[in-house]
Amino acid sequence: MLDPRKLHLLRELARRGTIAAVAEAVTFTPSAVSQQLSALEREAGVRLLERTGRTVTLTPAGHLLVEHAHAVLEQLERASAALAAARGGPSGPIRIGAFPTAARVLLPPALAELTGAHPGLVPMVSEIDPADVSAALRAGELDVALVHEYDFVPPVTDASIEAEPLFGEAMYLTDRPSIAAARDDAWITNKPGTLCHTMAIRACQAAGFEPDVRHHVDDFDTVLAFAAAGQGVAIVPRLAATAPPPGVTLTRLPLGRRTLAAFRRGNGEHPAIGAAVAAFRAAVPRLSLR
Amino acid sequence: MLDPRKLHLLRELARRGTIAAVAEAVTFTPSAVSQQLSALEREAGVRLLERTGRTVTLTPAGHLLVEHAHAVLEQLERASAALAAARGGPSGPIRIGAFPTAARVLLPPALAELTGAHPGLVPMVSEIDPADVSAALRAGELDVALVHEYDFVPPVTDASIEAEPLFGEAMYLTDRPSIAAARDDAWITNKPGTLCHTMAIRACQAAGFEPDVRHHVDDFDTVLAFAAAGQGVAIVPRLAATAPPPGVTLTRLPLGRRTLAAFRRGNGEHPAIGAAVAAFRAAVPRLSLR
DNA sequence: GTCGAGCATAAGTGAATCTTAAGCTGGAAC
DNA sequence: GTTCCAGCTTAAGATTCACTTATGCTCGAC
Repeated sequence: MLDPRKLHLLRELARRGTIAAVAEAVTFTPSAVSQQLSALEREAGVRLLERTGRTVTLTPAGHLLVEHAHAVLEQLERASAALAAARGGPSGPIRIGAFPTAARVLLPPALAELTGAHPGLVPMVSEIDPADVSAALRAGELDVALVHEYDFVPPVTDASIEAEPLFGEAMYLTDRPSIAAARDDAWITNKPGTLCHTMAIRACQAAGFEPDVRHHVDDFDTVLAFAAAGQGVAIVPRLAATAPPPGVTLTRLPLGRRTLAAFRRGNGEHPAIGAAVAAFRAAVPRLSLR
Repeated sequence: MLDPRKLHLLRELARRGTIAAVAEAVTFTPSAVSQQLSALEREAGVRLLERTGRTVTLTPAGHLLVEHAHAVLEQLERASAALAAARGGPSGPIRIGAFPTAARVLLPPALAELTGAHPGLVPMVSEIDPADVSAALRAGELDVALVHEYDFVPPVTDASIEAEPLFGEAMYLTDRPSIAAARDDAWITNKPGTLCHTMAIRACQAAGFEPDVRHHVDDFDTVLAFAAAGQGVAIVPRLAATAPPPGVTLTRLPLGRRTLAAFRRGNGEHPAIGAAVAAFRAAVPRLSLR
């Protein structure tokens, strides 16, 4: 019988590309991962990995097995969720990931709602950029995460992750009537590697120029303070712009972002996940989105 | 992560009812099964087994998990089948179960066809009564089996077994114009516990009487020889009655049976299974069914 | 009351799986 | 060309896990 643990390692290899990266993700040594994948290959009776020099790639059979690994692991996830439901109402620890703005605006009321409705639940929150969420979910470091996707940035598609939309919001530009009008300005963006940073670059490229990015700041309050101090322009989401500092004018852009709750596929029936998503949804109307 | 091996044990327990029977089926000691199921319960966090005296029954949560066990094991079966397909054409050993008549009439041409088309295949045949087939399939002792189902006998439904119809045939009665006319005769049936035996009893009950079963004989040629010797009447399928001995007249009954190829659900994509079923099907037209 | 079927627990053994340590390979830097 | 380093594998040892054997418990049958 095929071992789901080995299938999980193969799936991680398909996403991460190197055995060392897989080992790091599951906190094993590369040696252990290599041995397990070799054993999987032996049981499979087909070559799954192509060793070319100091790197490995998946063979067609390997890719085929990865698809089946998704299906197997999803069913196991469903079984675990069903057991959690059988244990009774939502209880126990639930690890929640959230991007900084959501952690500040959405989570406080949502967590109050959540623990109020289900005293047995112990939410544990980690700030995390949406770009890293699917890896953390798959690794089991998180159970559910708040992520967003932008118009210009293709959503991170991952066969093993499911996402449920919560709300959308518009984006705003500081002190200029349009992105094109900010062609020659200094720009303030989030740190490289974050989704927000990618979004800003792409939005400027769509307007026909490369932004002159001078500052990398993740906290939108700080971003707005920089803008107020005349240090540059920035694109901020509605939620981060509820109380702009004096002197900063905001122009609504024809650009939106959507916030979603993401979790491992098959885990949606988990009572704690369901309760968390319900609490997120309940907290949405309290946000000032217009 | 839930262990599919333990899920398999739980599923067997659901079907067999006692830990000892499960142990016997998987050739473990009862102790090992007990320990594994205890471990599964611990991981599940819910009671799965109800210990009442010296017997165990599944709790509702246990039954729930059995349903998920089916799904998980089916996906694993699919993955294995995909790997077998990736290994290339059908090859290696394939264990075939068949009821005696099929072994005699259908298998010779089917096996010739099969090994002719796929020289790498090594078919291994075991005679087995349809009533025992699903257990043998689930236990991995067989890969594919020829079974039949009768009009009066509800087919053995098993969520983990899939069956593909091959052909149907009529049943015949020896030396009497109808079953009702054989009310006071001695009867020859197959051995108790076989599907054919159950069918004969039910057919007589449907005609309003309990048969006076005097002989239990599995081989239909012997059955017909007994009938020719005036030792009783019997119901035989068309395939077993191609050359009735002199003195035996056969009357077609408004009663049929269907022959099917059964295999583990999810295993239908396995190239060897697919080739075997195709060979069975190819051999059907050579049978004298009317 | 005794026996036996059925399950659980304790203790021991062997296999599987991990880590540590060492070696191999190929690309990049110099 | 040489050196270095990233990445994978293999070997050897340690730990954990899963099974067997042995024993005890409980309940129902006789």
